[in-house]
Amino acid sequence: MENWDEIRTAFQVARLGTVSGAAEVLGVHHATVIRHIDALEKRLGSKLFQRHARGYTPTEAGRDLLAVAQTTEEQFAHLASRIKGQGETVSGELVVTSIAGVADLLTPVMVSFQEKWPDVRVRFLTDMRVFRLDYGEAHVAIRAGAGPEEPDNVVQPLARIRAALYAARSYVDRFGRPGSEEEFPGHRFVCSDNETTRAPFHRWLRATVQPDQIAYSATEPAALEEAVLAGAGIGFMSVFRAAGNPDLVEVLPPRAEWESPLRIVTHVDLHRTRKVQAFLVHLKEAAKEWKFCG
Amino acid sequence: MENWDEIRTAFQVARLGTVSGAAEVLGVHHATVIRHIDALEKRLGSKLFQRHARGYTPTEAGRDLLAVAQTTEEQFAHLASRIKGQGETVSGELVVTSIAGVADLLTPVMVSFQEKWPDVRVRFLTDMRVFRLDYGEAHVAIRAGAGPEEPDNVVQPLARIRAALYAARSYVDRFGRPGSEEEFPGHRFVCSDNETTRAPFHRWLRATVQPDQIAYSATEPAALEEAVLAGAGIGFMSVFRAAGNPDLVEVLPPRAEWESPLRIVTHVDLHRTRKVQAFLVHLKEAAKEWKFCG
DNA sequence: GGTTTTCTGTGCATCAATGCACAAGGAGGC
DNA sequence: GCCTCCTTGTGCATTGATGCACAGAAAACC
Repeated sequence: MENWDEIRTAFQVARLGTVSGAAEVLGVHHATVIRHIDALEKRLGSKLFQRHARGYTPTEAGRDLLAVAQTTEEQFAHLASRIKGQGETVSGELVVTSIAGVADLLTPVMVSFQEKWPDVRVRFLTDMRVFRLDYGEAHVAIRAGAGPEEPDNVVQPLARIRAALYAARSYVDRFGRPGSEEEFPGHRFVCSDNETTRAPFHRWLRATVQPDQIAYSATEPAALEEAVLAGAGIGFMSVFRAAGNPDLVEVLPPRAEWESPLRIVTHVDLHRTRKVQAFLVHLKEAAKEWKFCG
Repeated sequence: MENWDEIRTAFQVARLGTVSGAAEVLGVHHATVIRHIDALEKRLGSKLFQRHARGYTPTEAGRDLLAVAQTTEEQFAHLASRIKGQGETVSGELVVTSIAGVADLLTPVMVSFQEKWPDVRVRFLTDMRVFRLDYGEAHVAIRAGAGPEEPDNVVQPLARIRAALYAARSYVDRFGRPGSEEEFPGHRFVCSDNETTRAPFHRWLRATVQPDQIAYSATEPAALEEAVLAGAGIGFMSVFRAAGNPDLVEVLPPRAEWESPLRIVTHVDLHRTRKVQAFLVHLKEAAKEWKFCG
């Protein structure tokens, strides 16, 4: 049953009873309609219509086709209105991805977004691998640093994550708290194991302290935070994660050079939709309220 | 939502994930597939797919289309198999039409046909107006006499209905029973009111008796039979209707010149189908068993 | 890292589907 | 009974869709 257009033509003929009427509705010449019917009947091997001077009367097979195509047309009409509408409505899925480090910053934003637009189902994906927007894996990605500029992606700055040097209270009790960089010698530090990390504070730390002062390193950011909290050494944490934790002591206050920019990345095709725009507005509005951000 | 073929193309792309794969399945060039998708998206005003080097990933709208078109394809496949099969199977409706006069001759034939092919729903239509086969009003028509030869209709002789002159016993008791045509003067007759009737016995009667001898006339054949039974006069009846009726007395035995031929008429398009052929075979077989027919 | 494969995308030539004009035939109205 | 309108049906010209060839890019594989 290839060639769905011929079925649509036959449907209109069965519905209206005449070739001429179907041709007018379909916006084609009546000769085209006749040829479609002839081709369809030839392929099916049985007559769909009784031809006579007043028009075409559907046979039993033609009435069967009429019923099936009727529902098909309705289904397609509903589909079209759904698709046409969904670019302009805020509903359906919204897939957001980000690095795990800012998950607790974003979660309340997305919860309130979902409350504001109840028709939206929010999916928040965090994973080690970078989700690819051009594969349609997510509508919006929250990325850190100045990553590669891919074409077809529109990038907007969101906020600057402020970071500071912290130590666990247990560490301070054992080794003291250096008041400034001059007092770093003899202290132990926690740093990313990835030499090519783009995080500016980790690059600063590697450049500032001796390699043997890095007592603990890990690839996973969450593991680094755990290490600092466990007293393994002095390490960087984002201010918003450290704030309000009584077990942490601030060693050095945040500096502008340690800040890492947070970018919003969307695919150009999806960027224009109302759903994505609504989320971007909501996200930027929420980011203004973020404390601990530059 | 015009152009169902483009929906079918988009369906295959959504199903397979690549333009090339869809093109192969559809048996067209991949450029055609791309153009179909582009046209469909442009008309819908929103993207159905995310394009990338590995293929096309359906968006939410594309997945919606996939689901709708999936069921459509299945529906069309079922439709096609039904239509292809129904020309070769004996099932569905069988619409038979005839003059009312032979209804009680045909009814047992059609009942046994329905018992032989339980999937067939028989519709037996009798009406004053002649049903038109070329309008698809019936599959098979049983007609009397040598009616107009319409093109596209295949005509086959079925049987010859024998007719004889009868009178009600009540009539004979009052007026006697003429032994031959010579004794007709003084008797009363029942005849069709239609001067142009094609029934040969009515033409014979009008030519044989005086006009004022026709005491009762009617257009409806059934009314004529009722009149004869009620004793209004001597009249023609088909042998099969009169037989076994103790209230009727045969006035003159059947003659060949009074016989009217019964024809089977079918439309040429439907004549070839197994369903109609099966009925024709069944009908002719039953007609062989008909007594009282020439 | 280089090579191969696979996929998309586009300009150009071709072909088939479409539109047009006209014929024929039946139905309905005056 | 004649005329008119509406319908189907077909040969021919045209246009629009299709196929082809090639480019380019990304992924996979050795």
